[in-house]
Amino acid sequence: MGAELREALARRQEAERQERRTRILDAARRVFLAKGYLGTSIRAIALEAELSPGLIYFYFTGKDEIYGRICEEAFHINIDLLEKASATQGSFLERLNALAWAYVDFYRGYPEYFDIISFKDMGFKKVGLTEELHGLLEELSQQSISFLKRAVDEGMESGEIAGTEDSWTISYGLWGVIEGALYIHKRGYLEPLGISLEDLLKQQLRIIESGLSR
Amino acid sequence: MGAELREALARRQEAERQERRTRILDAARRVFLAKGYLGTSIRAIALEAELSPGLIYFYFTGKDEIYGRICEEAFHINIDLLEKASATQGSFLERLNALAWAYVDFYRGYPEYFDIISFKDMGFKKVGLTEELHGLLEELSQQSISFLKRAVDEGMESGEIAGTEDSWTISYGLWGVIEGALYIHKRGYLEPLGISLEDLLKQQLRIIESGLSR
Amino acid sequence: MGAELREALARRQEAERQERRTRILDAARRVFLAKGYLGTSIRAIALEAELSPGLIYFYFTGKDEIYGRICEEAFHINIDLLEKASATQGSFLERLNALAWAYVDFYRGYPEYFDIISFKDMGFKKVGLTEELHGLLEELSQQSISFLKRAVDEGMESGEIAGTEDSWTISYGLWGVIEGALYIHKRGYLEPLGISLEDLLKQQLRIIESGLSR
Amino acid sequence: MGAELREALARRQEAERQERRTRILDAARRVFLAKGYLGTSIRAIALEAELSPGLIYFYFTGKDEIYGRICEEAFHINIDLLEKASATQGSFLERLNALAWAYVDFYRGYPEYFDIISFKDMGFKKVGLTEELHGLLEELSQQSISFLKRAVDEGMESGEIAGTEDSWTISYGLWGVIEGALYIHKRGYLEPLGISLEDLLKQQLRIIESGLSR
DNA sequence: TATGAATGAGTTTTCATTCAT
DNA sequence: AATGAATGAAAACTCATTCAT
Repeated sequence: MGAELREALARRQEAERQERRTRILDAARRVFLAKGYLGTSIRAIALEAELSPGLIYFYFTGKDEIYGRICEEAFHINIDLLEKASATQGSFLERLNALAWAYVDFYRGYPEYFDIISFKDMGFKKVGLTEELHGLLEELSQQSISFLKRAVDEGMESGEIAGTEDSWTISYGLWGVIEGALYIHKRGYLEPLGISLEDLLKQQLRIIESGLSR
Repeated sequence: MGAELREALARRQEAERQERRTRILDAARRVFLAKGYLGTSIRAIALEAELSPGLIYFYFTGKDEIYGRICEEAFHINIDLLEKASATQGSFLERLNALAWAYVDFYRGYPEYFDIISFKDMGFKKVGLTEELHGLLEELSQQSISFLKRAVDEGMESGEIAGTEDSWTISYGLWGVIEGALYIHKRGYLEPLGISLEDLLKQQLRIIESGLSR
Repeated sequence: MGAELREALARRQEAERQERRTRILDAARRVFLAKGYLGTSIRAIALEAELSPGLIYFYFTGKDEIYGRICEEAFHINIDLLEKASATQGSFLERLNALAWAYVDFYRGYPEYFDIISFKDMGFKKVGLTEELHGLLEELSQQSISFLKRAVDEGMESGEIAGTEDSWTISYGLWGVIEGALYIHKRGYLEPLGISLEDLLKQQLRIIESGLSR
Repeated sequence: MGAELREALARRQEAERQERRTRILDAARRVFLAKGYLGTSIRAIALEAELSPGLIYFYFTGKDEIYGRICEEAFHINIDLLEKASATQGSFLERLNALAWAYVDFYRGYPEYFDIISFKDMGFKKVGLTEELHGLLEELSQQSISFLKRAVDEGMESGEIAGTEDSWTISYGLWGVIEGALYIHKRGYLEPLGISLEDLLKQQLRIIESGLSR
């Protein structure tokens, strides 16, 4: 039947199109993460992907879209990791630990993606992203924190968290402690002192533990 | 007297030269902050300063020097504030508080400079800074932390800090908590929730307090 | 067959690429000759070649490469002509004549190239050539003289050249006489007097002839 | 008397004006000869002369006029030297020798001026000199040769020069030999061979001697 | 689809020249 | 007379994007 054939063909074409997009994104990710947004040229991406510069515009509207997609990827991976950690059963502190270490896994496993996410608030507008995309990333950013928020809410209900503070304040406070540790590590000051990120974060979690339970 | 006149003239000219330099630096700071290092063109700075691009080279050797001066300024202001806070007498916790709030003052009073300092560690080579400039900033960055380190060392000596951890680990941990709070605030999530930076930081310091003294 | 077609296409594209390069070099040669190295802008070359300035960087790495290629061409043509003349059999004087007239052929046939070669030694570093390029030209320059040197050496061995001078001194002396005549002609003083370059050079060769054989 | 005073004042002012012009020309000469026409900026000249760039335009119409004056200087010095040598009494060969060595003196004593004169035909139009100035330099250039021409004419009259050639041809031929030797030396090929310019030129003159007298 | 040549606007920087002081 | 700040046009070069093939 002609219709079936056409459909199969269309499917294959769509699949090939996706393959191409992926190929370009893979190349772009490598280059963007190595050279930054402004330091990356379309030609460099094309070279890395082993195809012609012109073709990239067949699959993407331009540099910005590609960069946007990569940002999305970064958030999605981050969210996936946190989501899995969020499924952990146990006390509040166990759940906090799970989330913290999941974030460390992201930081360790996808350092360039971590940079992109951190960059977000410094670099986005600078980078000329569309309002639209920026909105999406904002949303994804909110999702990241939501996992911790849920844990905190439940910890307060169960009385594990003694404080009378707002659960948002506590959530963001905890998040800040975790991110703070990662930033400190990122700057590379710990290494020459023989302190590992794990050492630092363990200490921070211990302080939080005694701080929260008083 | 001719000599006096000439001197007065020279003084005025020098003053005007400084004014111009300041005018350019002011414009440059705004643009760098809005667009990032690579995203900022000399033309844009000139436009912002309302003078011709060529003139900028009359006052500075180039983009790098301008950016360098701004970075230096940022660090020096930061260091000055911390240094003053560092002179506070009292218990370790009082000194920690003084330093934390001094950093908040910097964050609040010089938001653009704060960004530049943070940027330093995110932007890296991607941002295209000179090795030389990066080295200088690294050094100034080390100075910032040294004030807290000193307080921690003395707090450990006096027994105010109970822990057996390395004083570096503690110092960086505390710094991370403070910076983490600022980053959280910076992202703008607190505002719609009606939480102030001060609220958040007070909570963090309280947690630390009970955490450290156990 | 697709393969054949693709090959043919590739060949044509390569040919077109070469054509473009040639087109640019032709334009560049004209402009360089008219305005000198520093006086020539990429824009001017592009204008002469009737294409956009940016495109030139698609075919060449920059002004230096273009100038380098043109210099190389000049020397290679010069060397080719001298080499052919150098194959002449006969007495030393016959060989000297062959080389001298070959140089005149070069001067007449490729006046622009002659200028570039002469320029080399006048323009020097003032002209802003790369060390690398200057070295290459130096080498090629040495090759030019080597043909005459060989003839002189053989002329001294066979006793045709009576003098006891160093063969280098004689070679350079002869070369100087030939070039001197060309420079005189170049300045355009001969024309209004109704003297041709050929007249002048013939006279010079005659003087040399009687001078050498004494 | 007011008139006298005014005159004296005017004289002094004129003298001071000349002094300034000289000061600027001295500075300009140093810079032009070191860096070439296009490589020299008015600022560089002003710096060398230790006065402000703007002032230069008070004494000269622009860069071109300054360069033109320096070219004139070059020719005048050259002509002076040749003129003096031209006063030599003696045989034609003695007079030829005197002129040749005077030219060598110029080449040795004012190497940068020599460059400017040689450059003339390669570089002038390229350099954007006025028609007017170019004409003047052309004239001065003619004067240079005229000294040799006079000697040749007299040498032919007296029978010292045997040839039946046109005296212009002979004059230019001789001039070409001398200049040819200087160019060869200029290129720096002689030095590594241990041959001096004097050696080369002596050889050339000897060849001419026997060539002319046959 | 895919290529890669082509363009035009952009980048940093330099500099002759003018002009208010 | 003298200064030096200011300008505008130029330089070399880069690059996102388009387009004929």
